Amino acid sequence: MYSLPRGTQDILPPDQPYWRYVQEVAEGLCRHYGYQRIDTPVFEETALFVRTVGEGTDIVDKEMYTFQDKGGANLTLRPEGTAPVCRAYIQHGMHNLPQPVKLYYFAPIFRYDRPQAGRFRQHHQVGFEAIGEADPALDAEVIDLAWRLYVDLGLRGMSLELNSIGCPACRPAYLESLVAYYRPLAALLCRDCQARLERNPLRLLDCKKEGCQPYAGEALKSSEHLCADCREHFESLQRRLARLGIPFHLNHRLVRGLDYYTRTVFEVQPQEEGAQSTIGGGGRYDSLIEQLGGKSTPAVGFATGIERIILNMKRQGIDLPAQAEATVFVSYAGDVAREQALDLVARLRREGIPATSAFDRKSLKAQLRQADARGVRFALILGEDELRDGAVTLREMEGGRQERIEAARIPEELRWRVFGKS
RNA sequence: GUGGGCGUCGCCUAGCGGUUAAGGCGCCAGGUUGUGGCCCUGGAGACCGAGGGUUCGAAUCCCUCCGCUCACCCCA
Repeated sequence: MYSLPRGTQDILPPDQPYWRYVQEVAEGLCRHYGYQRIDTPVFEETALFVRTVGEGTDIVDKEMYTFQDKGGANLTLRPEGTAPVCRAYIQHGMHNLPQPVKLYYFAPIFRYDRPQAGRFRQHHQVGFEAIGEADPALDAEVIDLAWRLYVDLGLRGMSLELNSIGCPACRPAYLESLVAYYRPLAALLCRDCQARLERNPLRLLDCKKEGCQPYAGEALKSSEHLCADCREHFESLQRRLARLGIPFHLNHRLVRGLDYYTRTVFEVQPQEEGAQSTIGGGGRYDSLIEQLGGKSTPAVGFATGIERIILNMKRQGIDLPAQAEATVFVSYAGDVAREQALDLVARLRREGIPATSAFDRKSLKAQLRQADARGVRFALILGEDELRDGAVTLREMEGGRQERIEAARIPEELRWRVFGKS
């Protein structure tokens, strides 16, 4: 027997309403905010991710599904959504469109990780990117959209963590002083942090190890070592968020796991206990497009994990809007009636009325049992009596009232009953 | 990559050295002639994760592997 690959999951019918709901709400909101849908391939050239996400990040170093195709091309299953969108922006000359170009996507994401609660090797993100505008009001818009998404989905207790990690003008100096601060402490740090000190000092700040925490807490804050432009940007963003009424926590230890971020970084975290502390995250990436060979173009974006959204919705007991299926079950008694019943099902479907039937030569009892199990509201019964009279019996399952209806009037009668209109 | 927990019908669970491996849910069928839900009866469905061992005898004890799961790491 085969079972699905580790870290993947089947989304079975009972769970589909959650997915549909999240996608509907997200899609509606994105459009409401003026974002347009984009879909990019499931795999891209490996270099696209290595160059943007960054060597030294976990994603690139150990989590990518990389392979060679039969032509020798080096490809990687998309481990994140932003780089492909930027690639598409450049490739299709979107800088000729009115700026900023605002795009959203739903995409499967692949990372070779050990699976655990809320973490998979294939998961799905809804994300949005606004490319071609540096104004902090755009950062605020993206954050507003992200925040609104959780609110509209009914999630409660979310917290918005916000930080600025500076730009190429001010970050190097900050990193230098950060390293200078940490260097004397090196012997006291965990192994990972000792490596971070050399490879990616910013990440020293979000080490979760108890031994390292105090140092991170005391460390210099990037947001206090910003250049004038970055400081103004950050302050302006905070003012904008305040005007939007979006509550945020300044978190100077927030850095993100991808190298391309500049200035604004943010994460949304659920209050609930559990290992997965992030439900969505994003930030500004003003150097990314240029790094990919486009002309210098500022941008900001956000992505959130659909599985984690659904996980939190379930934890919080959020009910979905009921979606009753209006299906009519056509049952029959006898072989002649069976032929007629199957014809009737086809006719109803053509008339726009959802209809099903049993397929086998089942007893009427078995058919009605099936109708009941499927939770249909109406059953039609077609037997010799009905055939003789050119009619069918319409049975309302709840309550069990039934009446004869002239065959010719069936569609209109059902339309009226099922959909409440004629 | 590192730890902890767990693997018995589709799902949940009992059995913990000798049972035809049990029960509940679900599924299928029947309970008079063409009628669901409740109830009753019957049926299908498990070589007890896999492979080794110990033993007269193993789902039950031991070992190895595999899988799932939670946590670390990292992230969505």
